[in-house]
Amino acid sequence: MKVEAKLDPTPEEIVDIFNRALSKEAIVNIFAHCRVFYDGRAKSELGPGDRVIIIKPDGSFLIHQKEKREPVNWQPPGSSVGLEIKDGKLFLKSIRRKPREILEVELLKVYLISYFQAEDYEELALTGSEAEMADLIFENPSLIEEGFKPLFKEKPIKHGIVDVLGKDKDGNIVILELKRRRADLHAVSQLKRYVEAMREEYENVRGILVAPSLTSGAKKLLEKEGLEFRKLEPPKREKSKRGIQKTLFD
Amino acid sequence: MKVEAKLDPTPEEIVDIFNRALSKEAIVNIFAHCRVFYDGRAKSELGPGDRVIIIKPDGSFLIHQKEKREPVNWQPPGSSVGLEIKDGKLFLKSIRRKPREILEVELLKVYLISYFQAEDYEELALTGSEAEMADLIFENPSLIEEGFKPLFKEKPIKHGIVDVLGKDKDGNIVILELKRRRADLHAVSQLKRYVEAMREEYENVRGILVAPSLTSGAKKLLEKEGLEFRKLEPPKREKSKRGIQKTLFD
DNA sequence: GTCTTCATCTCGGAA
DNA sequence: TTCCGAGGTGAAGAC
Repeated sequence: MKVEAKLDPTPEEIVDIFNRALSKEAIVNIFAHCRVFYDGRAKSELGPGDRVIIIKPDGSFLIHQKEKREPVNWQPPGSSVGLEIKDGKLFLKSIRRKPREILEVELLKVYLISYFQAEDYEELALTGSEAEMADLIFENPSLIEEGFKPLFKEKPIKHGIVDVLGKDKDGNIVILELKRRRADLHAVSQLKRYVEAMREEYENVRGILVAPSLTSGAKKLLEKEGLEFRKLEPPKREKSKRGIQKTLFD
Repeated sequence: MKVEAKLDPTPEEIVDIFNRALSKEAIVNIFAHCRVFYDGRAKSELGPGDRVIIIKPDGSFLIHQKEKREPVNWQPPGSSVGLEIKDGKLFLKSIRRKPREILEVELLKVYLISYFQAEDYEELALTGSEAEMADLIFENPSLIEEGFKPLFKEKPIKHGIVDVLGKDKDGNIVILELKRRRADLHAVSQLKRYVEAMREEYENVRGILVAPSLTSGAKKLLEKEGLEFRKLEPPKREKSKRGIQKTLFD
């Protein structure tokens, strides 16, 4: 069976279905009234309430409250899960090694337990990333300025990795820091770090922040530091499989 | 009914259960073979496969593949969801305004649809945060060094917000940048930005990075910039409700 | 609303 | 493994 679901299961049925789901490498889904304890990089406690629990075959463990995009508690891929009965109470326990982290869920009442033996061979095709901004600049360097020559992508230097390293028409070294969204103070600090590292070894180093826009604080700091800004939106290209195949037949 | 679940539902049942879930402000949970299209800050496409779909009453929309902690596609809280039939095909559509983003799921086959009218009045009590490191330092300033006097927490300065601002026993201004985990190049750049901003207005400004440890690159940059390091772990305090109440009766 | 920063960030890639 | 930086980052707090 690819999918199974049981409303108001008994403890025996919970154990039974849970084990069957594990053996099938299915995604487990539980609606429960529960308490949650976490200890690891930090430590937390969550009192009784209704939550949705998801356990994936790769060990990922998610506990969702009824609001927010983020799980209230979780365990990352690679964790090991088990279902235990202690003093007649049901506990889901997930353990991660390195760093050692423990997530424990006391199941006070299970409303629904289900599993889904999901088959999925597709990967997300996403466009509009920073990497595509870099590609775009290499294809059309004049988007930065006339005579700009991009030379390196993701170039490791003394204190970090430069997005794009090139030269301008006068032979000055130019460092580009790309941001796919509005650039902030952090982006300026990053660019400044690269420019200062390069200026230790070379003269005439320019730094350009390339982004769709700047925060007010970023603009102030950028100007004070003598760094530059070029407005550029991340491109949305045809990236889907269908799109790629289509062009093959054009 | 607080919970409802239907295996292999017909399109009519899907619409029916979905609408009932919405009216009850329940969490909707769907096991489906589906395709996903997203357009907004970026743009993506995901071919056919089995996924778990969660729609929360606050508008959060999650699509999970069988691996990873992160949803492959999503919509944040505040989005508006709808279920439509086009050309006999079922589509879940979620729209967000500001920024405008559209998430569309073509439901090719629904294995299970369920909802959970979750009641939850509890909030996570977490300890081991950066804020608690700051509290700890204010309670015991000698953790930084003998004679250190912390003066401000989260103090806005020219180009950013300093974690802790204080003075040392010689009257020098001291800027602390706190990190709850191993500090990296970014943390050093951040501290450097604050120190340089303060040095524009004051003399004798020291910068100290306070963290459990440093990356190799962070150590190199920190030393080159004449900044300092103090090892400090984020404290794990008693923060649970039960714990707090317990101390009230002690 | 904008801005700034933290996060049990997660994730991927490279050395 | 550690290090480094992106992310449709999300979320919180301040203004």
